[in-house]
Amino acid sequence: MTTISDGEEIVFEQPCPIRDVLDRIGNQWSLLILEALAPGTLRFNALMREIGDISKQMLSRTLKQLEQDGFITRTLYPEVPPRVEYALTDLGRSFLEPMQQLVAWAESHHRAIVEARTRYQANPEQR
Amino acid sequence: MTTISDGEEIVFEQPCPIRDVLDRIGNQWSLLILEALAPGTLRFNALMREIGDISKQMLSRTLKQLEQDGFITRTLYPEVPPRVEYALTDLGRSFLEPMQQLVAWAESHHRAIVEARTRYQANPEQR
DNA sequence: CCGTATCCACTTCGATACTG
DNA sequence: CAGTATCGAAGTGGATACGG
Repeated sequence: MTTISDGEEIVFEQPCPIRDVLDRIGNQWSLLILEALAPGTLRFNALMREIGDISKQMLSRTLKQLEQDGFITRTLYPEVPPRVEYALTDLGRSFLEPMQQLVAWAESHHRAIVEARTRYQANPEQR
Repeated sequence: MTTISDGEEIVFEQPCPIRDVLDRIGNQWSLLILEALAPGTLRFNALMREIGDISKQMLSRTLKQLEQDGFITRTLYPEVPPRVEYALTDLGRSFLEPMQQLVAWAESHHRAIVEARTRYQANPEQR
């Protein structure tokens, strides 16, 4: 498993592809960022607004990860004030499809899950 | 996630379905357990052996979550020694499909991701 | 055999203040 | 505008010992 302390050296040592990929994109922020970038390029603060309740620290960290893993590109325009644009790469776009399948599943089965939880709580039998 | 509607009343929304679902099954253990149960019913220790490097505490916790969310069933046979069998529910099985799409994506793009990381480390330009 | 309880190390995340 | 540095709070996961 990899650790991501700020800017420190990062060691890759993950034999299992599924674990490796899911460690990175399995968290809510990565998915939400990729979704936000699906329609097109966005700037840092635009992403903040789009996602809503992410701190800029988490946004910054997660963007760096996604860039590092090749899901997005970061383009700096050396203007004043600076402008930075984030966009999906081909790899990032290719990930959108399985991801949206998952999102669709989540949406259509969310009610069933909530109901299962309610049932579980209602029946504290031999637990 | 909280939203502030006009005025100052704070509304606690039902969590976003995607976040809700991903918080539960987004971790490696849940996915690995569901994969392990895909071929059929398994007992606790069989699951331990199948997954390999999970502690029984994490296995126990994650199984309980999955049961609570309706992905799996837990059947206790009151024998001596006790026997407990875990199996997928219909909901759990229905999740297998989008999940395996994701797994397939992870496997076929893992190399590209690793290469992207290598490139990133090799080019510490304006970072 | 199938767990739970307890304790502890390690991460992760958010808030805040600061920089170019 | 687009971040980074620092700090503390909260969460997560493992090891171990014990219970049914």
